[in-house]
Amino acid sequence: MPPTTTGTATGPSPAPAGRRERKKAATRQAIADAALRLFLERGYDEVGVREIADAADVSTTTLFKHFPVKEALVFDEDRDQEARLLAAVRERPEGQSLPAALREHALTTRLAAADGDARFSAFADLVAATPALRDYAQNMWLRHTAALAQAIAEESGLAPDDPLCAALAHFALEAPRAACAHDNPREAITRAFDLLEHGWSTLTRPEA
Amino acid sequence: MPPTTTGTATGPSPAPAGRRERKKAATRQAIADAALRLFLERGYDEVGVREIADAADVSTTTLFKHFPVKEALVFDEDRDQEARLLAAVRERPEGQSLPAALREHALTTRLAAADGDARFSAFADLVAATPALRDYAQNMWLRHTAALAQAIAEESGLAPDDPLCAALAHFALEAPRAACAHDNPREAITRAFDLLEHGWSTLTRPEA
DNA sequence: CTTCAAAAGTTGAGTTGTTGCACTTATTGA
DNA sequence: TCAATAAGTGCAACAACTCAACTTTTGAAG
Repeated sequence: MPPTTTGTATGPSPAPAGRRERKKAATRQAIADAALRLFLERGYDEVGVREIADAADVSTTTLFKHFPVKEALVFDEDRDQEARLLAAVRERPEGQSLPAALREHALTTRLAAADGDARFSAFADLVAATPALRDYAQNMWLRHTAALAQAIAEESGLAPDDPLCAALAHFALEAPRAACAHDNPREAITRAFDLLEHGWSTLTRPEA
Repeated sequence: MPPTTTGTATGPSPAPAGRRERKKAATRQAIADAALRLFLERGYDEVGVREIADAADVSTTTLFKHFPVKEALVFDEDRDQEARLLAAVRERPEGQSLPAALREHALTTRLAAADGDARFSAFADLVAATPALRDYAQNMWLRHTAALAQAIAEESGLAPDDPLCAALAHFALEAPRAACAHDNPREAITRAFDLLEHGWSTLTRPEA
C-alpha cells in the first residue's frame, strides 16, 4: 500500500532491461508520484486528471494509457502487490505450509508499512476520507481475495470451489487489516496466523 | 432484486397519503421502468441517462434528483429491500429466533424471485454482464450486511463489534446467493439456515 | 548503416455522467 | 387566500474518459 520512496521503483521486476520499458516505467512512476503528491496536498476530489497530467508533463491521453481510471492513480502498486502475494504462496520454501507462507508475507509487507509510517498513515487517511477510493479499495481487496483463493486451491490440491480455500484467503487478507487497529500489529498478525495454521492443519489432516 | 410487475409499486409503504408524494413516487417509478426497459433491450452501456430521461419524459436534472448515480437506476428497490430486511429482524414474531426470522425472509423474497422467473433471470444476466453493475451490487451487498449486523447486535444484546454479529449477517445474506446455484433453492436455503440456527443456539446458549 | 514496424506520446475534438443556477409550477398548511 | 415549500425544467458547464489521425522514438533485421 505505501508509496515507493520517490521515483525509485523497487518492484518484483527490478531489471527492466530495455530502454523502452525503463522509460515507460519512468513516465508511469512520474504520473503516479505527481498524482499522489497533489492528492495528499489538496484532497482527491479537488484535483483533476488534467492537472495531474500537466504536473507529470504528459497529456491526459497518455495518463489514461497507463491508468484505466482516476482511482487507479492512487493504487499504483495494485498489480505488483497482487503479484507479490501470489508469488509468496506459489514460490514458498519447500515444506512450508500455506498459512505460514501467508504469515511471512503479511509480516514483511507490514514492516514496510511501519517503516515509512508518516507517509503510510497519510495515505490511509486519504483513502478513508474519500468514498470513491474506499469503494475502489474494497473491490480491489475482493479481486485479490479471489485470486489468492484460486492459487491456494492449486497449491493445496483442494477443489477450486471448496469453501475452505475462500475462507483461508479471506482470513489471510483480513487479518492484516484488523491488525492495524492493534497497538502491536506484528504480535496481532503472528497470533492470528498461529490460530489459523493450527485450524488449517487439523482440517487438512483430520487424523491429528 | 426483481423489478416490480410494472408501475404498480407494492412496497412497504403502500399508503402514501398526500398527492405530492404519490406523484413523486410515480415519476420515480416511471424513470426506473424506462431505464430497466432500455437496459434490457440494448445493454447498460449502450443507453445514456439523457435518453432515459427522455423516455420517462423528464429532464436529466429530475432524474438525478431521484437517483444519485446511473447504477442506482438498476437497483431501484435497494432502499426498500434493506428496509424490509431490517424490518424482518426487528419486527419478528415474539419468541422467534434471529436465524429463523432471517430464513423466513429469505424464503419469501426468493419465492417472489422464482415467481417472475423470466424477468428475474434477464435482470440477473444484465447485472452479471456489466462490470460497473457487478461492482455496485457488491458494495450494496456490503452495506446491507453492515446494516443487518448492527440490527442483529441491537436485537441480540451482543456487543456491536462482536464478530458473531458480522458473521451471522454475512452468512444470512450469503446463503440465498449460494442457493441460486442449486436446482432446488428453497431446499438449500432451508437446510443452510437450519444449520445456522443450531450453531447459533449453541453459541448463544452454551449450556444446551 | 539504413530501414521499417511497433510502441509511446501528442493533439484536439467529442461523448457521457453529473452538478449548479435561475426559474416555473403545483401542493400544502396556516 | 397566501405564502412557504418542494418538484420539476432548461441550459450551461465541468470532469472523466474515448477516439482518430499524426509524430517521435526505439529495437531489431536487412
